[in-house]
Amino acid sequence: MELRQLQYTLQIAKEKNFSRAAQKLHIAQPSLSQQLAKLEKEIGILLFHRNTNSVELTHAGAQFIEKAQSIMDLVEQLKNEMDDISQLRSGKLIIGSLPITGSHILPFVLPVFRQRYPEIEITLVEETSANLEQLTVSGQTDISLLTLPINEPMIAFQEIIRDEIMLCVPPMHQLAAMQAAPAEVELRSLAEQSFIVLKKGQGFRQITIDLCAE
Amino acid sequence: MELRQLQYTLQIAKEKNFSRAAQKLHIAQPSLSQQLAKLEKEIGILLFHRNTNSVELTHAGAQFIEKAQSIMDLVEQLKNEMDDISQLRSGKLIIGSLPITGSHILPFVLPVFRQRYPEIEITLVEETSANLEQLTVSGQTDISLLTLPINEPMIAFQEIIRDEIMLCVPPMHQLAAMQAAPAEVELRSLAEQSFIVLKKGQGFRQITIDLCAE
DNA sequence: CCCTCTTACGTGGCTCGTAACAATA
DNA sequence: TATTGTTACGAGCCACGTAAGAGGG
Repeated sequence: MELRQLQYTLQIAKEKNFSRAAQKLHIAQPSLSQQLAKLEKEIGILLFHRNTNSVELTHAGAQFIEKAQSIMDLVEQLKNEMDDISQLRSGKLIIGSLPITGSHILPFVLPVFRQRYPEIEITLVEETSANLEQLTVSGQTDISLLTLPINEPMIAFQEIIRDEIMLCVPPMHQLAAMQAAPAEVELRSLAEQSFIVLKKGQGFRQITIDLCAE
Repeated sequence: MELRQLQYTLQIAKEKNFSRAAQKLHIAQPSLSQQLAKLEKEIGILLFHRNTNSVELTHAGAQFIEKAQSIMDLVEQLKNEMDDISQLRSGKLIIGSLPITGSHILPFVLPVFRQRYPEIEITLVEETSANLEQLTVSGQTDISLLTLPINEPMIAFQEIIRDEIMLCVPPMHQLAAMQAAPAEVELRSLAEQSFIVLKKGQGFRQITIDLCAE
């Protein structure tokens, strides 16, 4: 039993006439007869009474087209669904991000995206840079927003924004005097200072350490 | 899109392994790859992520098999239904009968039939012999129980019972005396009697008239 | 005689299998 | 090297079209 045969049978039932049904289906009329005959042989029962000038559903035929129609409807739904997904009108996107990015950048981006693709379901995963790299490589996130540098060679990346790193000190600090005339601070001049750094696995910690290693 | 492809896809999703799925489907593994590739090309989206040692559904694939399963289930139902009908386990039977047959013969037959084929729906049409002939020829009844002779040449028939025709008279009637020693009555001796005959179109009227025509 | 569906038969396309290949553990 | 999925290619089957047949008004 093939979908083609269901479709043909439905068309015959609709037209009650093989020739017209064949025209609608864009096939030759004998081919239609053949396919129906084959189907009837397969299921072992006549679907239509054919008299010279009338084509009528048998009882079995009436039962048949009822289910056949449901099947064809479902197939149609399935095709449309796949179409939506393949044209990115619906789907699922898993975005990995740093907690800070998640709260500073995504709130501006996601609403726009949602409006444009309302059928796409978005899942947000917040992790450290190091973990995000692993999640992205293993496919557990579709894309991730993280900080350079990236160690994992499998990852393709593109720079989005470049940020200045600022040095902050309390008002009493010896460097606070510079605030009146801001200028670049020689890293070397901070060599003796103590810093609070981020936890291991967070990108900014590495950046900080790399900078100070000089 | 073909039912075969749905079935193949479902099997792959079940096994998460092309080779095993191909075995279950009794086809060669490359044929399975081919069909899936063809399907994916048709709908324009990948249904499975294939890594060297894992086969996993994509989001689209998961949506796909859900509907595909419903479709295959419906197809299975359809087949079973047709099977039932073709094996006469279910269906519809329109029986034509004379009112008298309907009340004397069918009450003995139908209960037995119903028990044997509970899924067959029976419709009873009571009509005169002449009308039943027409209904049967035009297919409005599947079979009819009526009285011979049958005028319509298209009808195939089989004799079921043969009945004696009795002559009844009131107690005072001149022929009532014969009741003591019943014997055949010469039709000729009734020539002068008057009869009440049935309406036109009823078989027994014709029989009576034919007999008396001699 | 025209219109209907069926039967007969040859052709092209499609699914299948075998074989060779590629990738990974 | 064993096991996985993919690519290549030839063979048989099947749906199709054309042509001829058959049954009814």
